[in-house]
Amino acid sequence: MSELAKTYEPAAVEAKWYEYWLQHGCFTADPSRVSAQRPAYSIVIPPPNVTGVLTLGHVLNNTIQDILARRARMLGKEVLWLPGTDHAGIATQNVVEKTLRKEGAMKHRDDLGREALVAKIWEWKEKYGGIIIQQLKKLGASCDWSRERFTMDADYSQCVSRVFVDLYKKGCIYRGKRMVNWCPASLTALSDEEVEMKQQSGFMYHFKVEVAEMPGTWLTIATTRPETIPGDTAVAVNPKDARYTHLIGKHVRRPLPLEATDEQKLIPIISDDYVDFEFGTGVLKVTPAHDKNDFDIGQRHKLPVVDVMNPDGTMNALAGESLSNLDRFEARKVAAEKLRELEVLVKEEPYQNNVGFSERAGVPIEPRLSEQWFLKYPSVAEAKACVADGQMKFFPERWAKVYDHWLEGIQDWCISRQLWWGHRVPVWRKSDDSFSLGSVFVDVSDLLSLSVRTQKFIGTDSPTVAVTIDGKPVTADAGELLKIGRQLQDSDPEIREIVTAISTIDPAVIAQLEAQGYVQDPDVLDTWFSSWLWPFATMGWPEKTETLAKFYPTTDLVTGPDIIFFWVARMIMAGYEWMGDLPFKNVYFTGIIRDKQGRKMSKSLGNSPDPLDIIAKYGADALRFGVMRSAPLGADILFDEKNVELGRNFCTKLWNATRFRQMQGGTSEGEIQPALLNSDDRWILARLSDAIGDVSTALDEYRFSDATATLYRFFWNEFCDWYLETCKAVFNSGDEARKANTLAVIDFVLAHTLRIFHPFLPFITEELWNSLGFNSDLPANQGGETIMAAPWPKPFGEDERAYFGIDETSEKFANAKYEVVNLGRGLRRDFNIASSKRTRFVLRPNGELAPHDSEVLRILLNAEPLDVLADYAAPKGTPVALTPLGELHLPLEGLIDVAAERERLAKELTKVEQELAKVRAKLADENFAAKVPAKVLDEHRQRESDWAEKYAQLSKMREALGAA
RNA sequence: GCGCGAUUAGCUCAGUGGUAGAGCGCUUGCUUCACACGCAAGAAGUCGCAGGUUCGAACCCUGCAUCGCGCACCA
Repeated sequence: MSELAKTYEPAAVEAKWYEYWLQHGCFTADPSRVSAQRPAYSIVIPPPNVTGVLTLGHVLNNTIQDILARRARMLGKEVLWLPGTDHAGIATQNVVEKTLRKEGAMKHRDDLGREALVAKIWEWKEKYGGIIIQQLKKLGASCDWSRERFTMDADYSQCVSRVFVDLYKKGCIYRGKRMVNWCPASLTALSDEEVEMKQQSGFMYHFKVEVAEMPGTWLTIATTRPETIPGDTAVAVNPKDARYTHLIGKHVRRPLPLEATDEQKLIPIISDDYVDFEFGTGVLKVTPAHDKNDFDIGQRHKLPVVDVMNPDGTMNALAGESLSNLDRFEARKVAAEKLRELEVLVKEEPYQNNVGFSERAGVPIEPRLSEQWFLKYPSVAEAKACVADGQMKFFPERWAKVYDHWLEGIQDWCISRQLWWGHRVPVWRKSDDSFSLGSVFVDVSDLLSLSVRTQKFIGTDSPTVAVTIDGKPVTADAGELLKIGRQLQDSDPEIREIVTAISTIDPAVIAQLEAQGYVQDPDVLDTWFSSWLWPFATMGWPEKTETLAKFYPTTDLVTGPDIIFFWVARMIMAGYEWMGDLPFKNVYFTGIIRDKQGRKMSKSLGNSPDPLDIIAKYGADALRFGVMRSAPLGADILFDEKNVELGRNFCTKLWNATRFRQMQGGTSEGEIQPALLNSDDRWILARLSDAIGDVSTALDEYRFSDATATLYRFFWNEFCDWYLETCKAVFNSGDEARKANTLAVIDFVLAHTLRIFHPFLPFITEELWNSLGFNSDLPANQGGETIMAAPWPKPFGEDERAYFGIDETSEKFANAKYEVVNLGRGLRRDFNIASSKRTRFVLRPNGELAPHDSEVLRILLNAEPLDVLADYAAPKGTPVALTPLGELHLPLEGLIDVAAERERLAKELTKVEQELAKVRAKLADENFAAKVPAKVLDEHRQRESDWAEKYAQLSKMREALGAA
């Protein structure tokens, strides 16, 4: 074994071993090795954004995955931890556009154009996209890097097109003009999941309008958005609202835009059940173009839709001269101002309401009528059932309810995005077809060689569309139309040919299409529309690869609950839809990392430390341990650097304990001679066995903080604080045989400890495993080359316990010994004798005491000497403690203070009295004796007799001291 | 509004019916020959409140309060 340096230097050790693991292919998964004896274990990484840099959230998430993967390897499984990154459409395009604007390379994306911008983003991705991967390596992540995937890899993109077309054929995908969540900053539609409701402080404006048919009659309307008044096409009241029934069917004049003619200002008063007459004035302005509910009302009453806004959230010409070109928030103020000038503004009061924000861009979304691709989710029933019936398990379990609730109310998914970075919708259509949002078409022509086109604006007509199919005019509703399309597709092989070609993105087919005047849909697909294929698209699907055969379904998924809908639920559906099976068996939801005040980590708060800085300062193992220690199942994690410090200290302790072992010399991992084991040896072996069992169980149940707590307690408190200290008695004894045996026990414990520590602390354990020479006699597949391959230990069985002589009596005796030490140290404290001062103790033993045991007592008490005297007569007033092994006296020559000792005894007596009273009260209750289980009753009786005995002894001692 | 979670020592949290625990912080004493990133000892809690079940409740039940999260949402 090589000599250890005085302090642990993580940086060099971590770099060395990571390189070693990589070079020796320790992370590589080989499906051909999978067998009944060597089962597969797999995890796919939640792919971080390709623009991302490592955050503490990643540290938490990936440390957990690494722990699971490393332990699975030690359990003899063939492990695949598949890494990769996500193209993260909006986020990445934003980041690169921002950079380009800063560099002056462009002002607006249109300056570059689609192709050039996408090329720039690819360039940027090649240059910076690997950062987070390199950072994960610093953390020690044992991913199979040879299988790294990117969601826009060519073959991955093929998968995306394939499923799009497949879903289209199945009738799950349709194009339609709907109210969507529009982000005026990113200029794209968003899914419902990407909208975050936030409470906002604004104003409620009350303005009045005059009923045209009844001059002098005014209605007051409450609104938070006066800037949309030019888009109002009705006012609505509840049909049961007696205040207004007589006005239904009459008209009012909306005040804006100012320049509109009286005729143009006229809008009807309609009645609709939606209106809540208890809210506001009971009169609702209806703006079908800018509110989802208003749109629905508009549909019911066939109201015109007047869109008064531009896509970027500024007002357009229809909003009138005074508002046109203003930003919507500016326009709100101006509109209110105009109402005031017109003297129709009744009041304006502060108001709190909930507004949907674009999760990415952080601006309020705008409900907007636009044409998008939608997906009716597939395999919903299967996705629901697998969690409900326990085939798939969630940890913590409560997320199952959240998941179920979401599936229950599931809405179609808006999957198209008006962006350039992403998977382009694999649909082509004739270039003479307009993409303009003003004309609706449910156009399957491009896919099915049909021409389908609506004649009218959807807002002013029924959902039926007039189309031509093969030159013949047909009128049908959109759903019906899709059905007809599918039937045609089924009957015409040529049509299917084109569809298939598109789904595999064959450049030749695309060129052919384009030559014929076909143009590809300009939209890209929601990033999650590719992420949801991650568990199998990364494994070679749609080919029937060996990887898929062996590693799908994956074993565990580790992710944050914030993406349970975005990602987890959708992956489950995709798994069933295309693999016919669930994508993972267990889902572990981590908590969210917060700062120590409980605030979310954010750049603007500056409370988000860089994990790389922390690793540089404390080491990766320290960071891992610190984070794991504070990560209870299902709770948020308040990150405090103190925890990392604790991890660092723990590594140092491990290092130094090992150094202590090494300084004793001797053979590495000698044979343990059971006959030579003393009570401390047996005790630590028993504690080790328990620790192995506890850590194993904790990991089986994903209780990582419990596992680390067990490791910490076992190693620091039990092994270092007690056991290693007792070993000093043996090392001082000069008995070489016993010394060798003790070293063998230490090595045994260390060799097992390093293994159960390894998933948490991969680097330092590898370093110590090798420098202590624990690898030397082992075959490679059992840890001969790396601790990664060492088998995960098991708690002792009955035969091992018998072999080592571990039983209740031996453990009880060792515990009694440590109790003597505790009590003796207490006496020191009570009489102000420094722990470093050697002082005489006398034990009047109540039984046999082996020389080893008295020597252990002597060393742990720092006694000089420790006299074991059966007939010791202590001078009056000598402090004494009643211990399980007899009276322990602290003779204080010349310093005896009878009064002080009397007082101390009195204090202790009071305590004992209280305890005795408590337990006696219980026993005296006749109900207690009658109803309690025998075991509990015995316990209480035992407790009573223990306290009673102590009480008697203490009283006797106090009497001996005489009255005060 | 509906749902979920939390409430235990100054702080962060364990503790599934039978003697209240850990780490950090704090106090005191120690450069004891592995470790001051250390050793030893100590102080510190009517377990959010009110009822109930039970021989017995931090733990089970009911209600309430406070905090956090998710979903829905009325201008």
